[in-house]
Amino acid sequence: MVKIKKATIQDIANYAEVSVGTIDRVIHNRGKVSPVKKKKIEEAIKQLNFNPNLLARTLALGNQFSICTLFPEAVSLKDYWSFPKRGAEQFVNSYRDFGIEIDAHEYSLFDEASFIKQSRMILDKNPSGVVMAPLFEKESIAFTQLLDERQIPYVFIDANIPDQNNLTYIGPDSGTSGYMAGRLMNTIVQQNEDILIINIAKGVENSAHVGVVEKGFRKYFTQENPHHKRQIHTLTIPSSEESEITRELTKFYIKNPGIKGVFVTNSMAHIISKFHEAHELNIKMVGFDLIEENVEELKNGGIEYLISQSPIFQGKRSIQVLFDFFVYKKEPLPVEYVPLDIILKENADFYVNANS
Amino acid sequence: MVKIKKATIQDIANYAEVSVGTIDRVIHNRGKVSPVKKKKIEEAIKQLNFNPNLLARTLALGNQFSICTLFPEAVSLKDYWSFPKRGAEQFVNSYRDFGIEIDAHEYSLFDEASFIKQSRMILDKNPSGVVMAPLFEKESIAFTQLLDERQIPYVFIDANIPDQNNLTYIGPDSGTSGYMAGRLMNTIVQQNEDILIINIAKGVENSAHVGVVEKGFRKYFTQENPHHKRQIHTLTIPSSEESEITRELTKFYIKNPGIKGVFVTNSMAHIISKFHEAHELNIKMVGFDLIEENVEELKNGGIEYLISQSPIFQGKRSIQVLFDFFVYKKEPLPVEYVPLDIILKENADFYVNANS
DNA sequence: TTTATGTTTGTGTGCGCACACACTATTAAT
DNA sequence: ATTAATAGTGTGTGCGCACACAAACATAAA
Repeated sequence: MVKIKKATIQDIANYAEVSVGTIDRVIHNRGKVSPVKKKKIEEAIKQLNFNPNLLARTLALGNQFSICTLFPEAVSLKDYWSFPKRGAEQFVNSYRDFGIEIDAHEYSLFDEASFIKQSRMILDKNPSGVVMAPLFEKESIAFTQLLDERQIPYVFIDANIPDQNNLTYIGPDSGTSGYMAGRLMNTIVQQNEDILIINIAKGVENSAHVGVVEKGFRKYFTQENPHHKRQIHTLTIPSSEESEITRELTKFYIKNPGIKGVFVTNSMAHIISKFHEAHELNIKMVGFDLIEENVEELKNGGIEYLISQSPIFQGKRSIQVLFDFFVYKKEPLPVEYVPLDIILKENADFYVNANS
Repeated sequence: MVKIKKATIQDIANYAEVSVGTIDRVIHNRGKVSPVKKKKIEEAIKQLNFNPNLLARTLALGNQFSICTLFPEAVSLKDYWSFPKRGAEQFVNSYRDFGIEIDAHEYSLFDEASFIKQSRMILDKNPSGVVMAPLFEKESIAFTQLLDERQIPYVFIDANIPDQNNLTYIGPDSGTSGYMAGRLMNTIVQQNEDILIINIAKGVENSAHVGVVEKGFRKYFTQENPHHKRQIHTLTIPSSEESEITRELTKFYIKNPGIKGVFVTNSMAHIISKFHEAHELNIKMVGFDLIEENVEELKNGGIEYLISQSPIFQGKRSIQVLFDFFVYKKEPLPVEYVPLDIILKENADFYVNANS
């Protein structure tokens, strides 16, 4: 096979009849080059289709990029937030020799103070860039202001906050994900059967994201049938403790016995599903995220559909965007929506083992 | 931020009190090293957590890998096979400086001779590795035997042939994809309504793949309801010409007026969908692949579900596997199934623009 | 002892690039 | 006319590694 040798700066130098030093000046336009030679060199670069060898460049420069991540905590590999983390690590493993390293920070979804504490620690480390999941809006905005001051670029994943100076947002289109959940729900409950939306989180009022999801869900039903008579309830449970959830759920179902479908707006669907089984309730469910407990419920029929928002990809891509920004000076798009995967019993395994 | 400097061979040399040449001999075990020093060096490598810098190594070695692809032809960017091709190109673009290059070859799905011709051309080029979609089984096996003789590693994508010496298969689990199509079909047609499976391809008997898909589809219905009374027909059309398809379809529908659901086993669902519209037939459809024409039909309601088998990812991953095999000597798994994406009107756009 | 034959170890060069530095030609200021 | 400043150019070194080669040392044969 014919090997195509790529042109090097030396080739350019020969072609343009100058030395490599001058080539270097033109490439990095550090001035002091006569217009004649400059034109000649630019011509040569075009003619020989020169592209600097990134390996050699990286090796010569020897600079390092440190990126801090700030995600909700992932106690075990089963937790949702272990996936973005894994994605980020994947990228770094492939590009370690390019001088990237990440430093993972975690906060509790039920403790705003932990977010503040971790964000301070990140600032102390003065990283080259930051990737964060801004699930506490107020605290996140305070943090981004400090990052702006120090000119540290940052990327949002999983949830977006508008009007910030984030380099980009990488994550789901929240409205559409809710809408899609509505459509899927519609294939499994009958006309006029009642539906329940469940939010499990502290301080939902501090998160626009959850509201948008619910709105999308409701939109499907009104759009599909503007005069539908079915009831769509909402229940918010400000705790992830099973006892608390059980209490709230029991209370609600006694008051509203007609519920036939439940949509859970985060990855906690499995808890509700187990409650249904324990109480022999025949209620169909749609939930989010391909975590192990949810897959289990999917397989035993407690959950009908899961919507996955490419969590590994989000993590991987967020680091990649920063890398491209640092190395190639590439400006990303302000928003990059990720695929919303619909998961059934049948295709769950393909996603569990997939890396993208 | 504290920058962690990676250990270099020079560091190892200092630590073990030998020269870098000796380190080199140990790393590549090219022998002739006294046991004493060898142990000392291995100790040093462990202590300093040494990993060779891949950039420097690649730069120093300067070797090139050429990979030939052999896919069905993609006339335009809308064609299915433009996606794997694009995926392969994507990978090469990211890793060009590592010395990879690809040489794309295409054959016609309706002409076995073109496959043979292209495979000969590939052999003449003596590539480092080959990625192929072995859709003509007989001809593919003949080709792989020649590749085996020359010890050129090859990867299958999109369709698998068992008992070959391919490095790996990257593509869908055909049986499951059919089964999933069955399940989706079941959510859109009523009990006891008749269903039609359509194969559009020449020489289906020369492709085990299609048979497996159909079997999976049928399996869903017998498994769900062993004694169902609905009819599931199969229609094979050995041409992709619209006139031919129209004729066959008309003939069939006149004979079998009760059909309410159609499953197309390849990416040609859009053609059938247009036929239905033109003849005002209210028939629900499930098809494969997120090509532009299918998406159009999806959006106007002619197709209900599309199943996508990560075509870009297949292309990207196949090159990556060969790359890892050449550079890191990493042996891949014999089979790597890709995610089967379920596409609705709502999430189609996210996939169309996604790269994985 | 000398020479031949291994065995083990160190040195030098280049991969393609970035960057510090040295050098020459030109022009402006003294 | 001499010095000083400056625009324009070339050279040398190092990034971390692979590999060819030279050197040092040991041992066996003549």
